[in-house]
Amino acid sequence: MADLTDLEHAVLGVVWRDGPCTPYAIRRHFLASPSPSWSGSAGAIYPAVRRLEQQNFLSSSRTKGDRRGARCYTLTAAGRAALRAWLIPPLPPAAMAAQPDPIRTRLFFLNVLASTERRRFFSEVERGLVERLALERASWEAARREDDAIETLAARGALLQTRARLAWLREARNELG
Amino acid sequence: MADLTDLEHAVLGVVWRDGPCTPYAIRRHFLASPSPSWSGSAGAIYPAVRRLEQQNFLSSSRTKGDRRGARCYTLTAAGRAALRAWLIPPLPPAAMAAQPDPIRTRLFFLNVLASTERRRFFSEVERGLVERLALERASWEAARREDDAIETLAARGALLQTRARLAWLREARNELG
DNA sequence: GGCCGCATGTAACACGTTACATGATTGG
DNA sequence: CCAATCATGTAACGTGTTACATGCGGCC
Repeated sequence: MADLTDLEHAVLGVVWRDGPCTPYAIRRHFLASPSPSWSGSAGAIYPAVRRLEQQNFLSSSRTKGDRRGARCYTLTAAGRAALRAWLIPPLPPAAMAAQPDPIRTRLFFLNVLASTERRRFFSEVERGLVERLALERASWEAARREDDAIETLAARGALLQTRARLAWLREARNELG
Repeated sequence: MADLTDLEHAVLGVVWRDGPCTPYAIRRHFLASPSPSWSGSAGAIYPAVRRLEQQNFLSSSRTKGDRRGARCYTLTAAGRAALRAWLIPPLPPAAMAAQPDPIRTRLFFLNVLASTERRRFFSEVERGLVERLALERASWEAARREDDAIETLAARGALLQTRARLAWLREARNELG
């Protein structure tokens, strides 16, 4: 009855959305995600699915006509309840708090670099973020064209995050540059 | 000669900044951080410090007059080089990419909730983020008053991130609400 | 029939977390 | 002087990662 991780909850969510499905179908969802929180590695998904079945959040039946005995997973009532509980506020404080940012982490120690190098740091990272921004804008617009409301919003979230990081980086450059 | 983690690099950074110091002094830095990427748990710091010493990025000497034989750690030339290499572009792609966001992750599955519950989700999460924003603005201003340029910028980064999340959440509410 | 990609796993590993153990120091 | 806190670790654990192994199916 241990608490589920976000990955496990997301697996429940995928099974909820894509109906009864095989572990690989779940994997593909993570593998295809344009803003991935997880790699979707087999070593994460298959064990997660098994844990969820053991805790009765998923139930499985053999896929008919599959010699390998591949299993098809369905969300149980308990699984649905767990998924809902994950979504219903209050969210855990860690979910609300500012998330770690590798660039911010680095900034703490930027003074190890000489001022020339620091300037280079700012311009290179800025360049990288601008590039990212373009990619994210593209995948946002792609999702929009496909009328996928959820995917559009997710992409939009990533886009706004990157935009904020870029704005922040520029402030930092003006401050320290 | 394995690649160092971000935590290990940050440890090098702390030793660089705070001069020769004990593991506990390093720990305190992480424990006190207002926007923590790591808990600063002993079980993370002490092993990291040992690994860094074994790889010759840190060197230690006994603290004089300490009966426990507590060790004082100094950055070696190799350690300084590793720290610089971590900071000098190009940064790894994962550092530039959009970072995971637990709220965004949840949004993917928001349709499990009925529309009343969805509205409640948006208003509660919005309330939470507004609260966070106030906290972060406060700690930003505190850092500013103390004239700590780096801490100010870090706090500013967290602030802008939360602001972006909030703006995004409101867009999402208008879209799905 | 042979090859290649799909699908289903498993194994070893790394790293950070919580919880625990223990000695030193300090405050009341 | 006793308790609480500081300081230094260690142990067990969970979870996700990469890399590997293997069997099936379709294609040429």
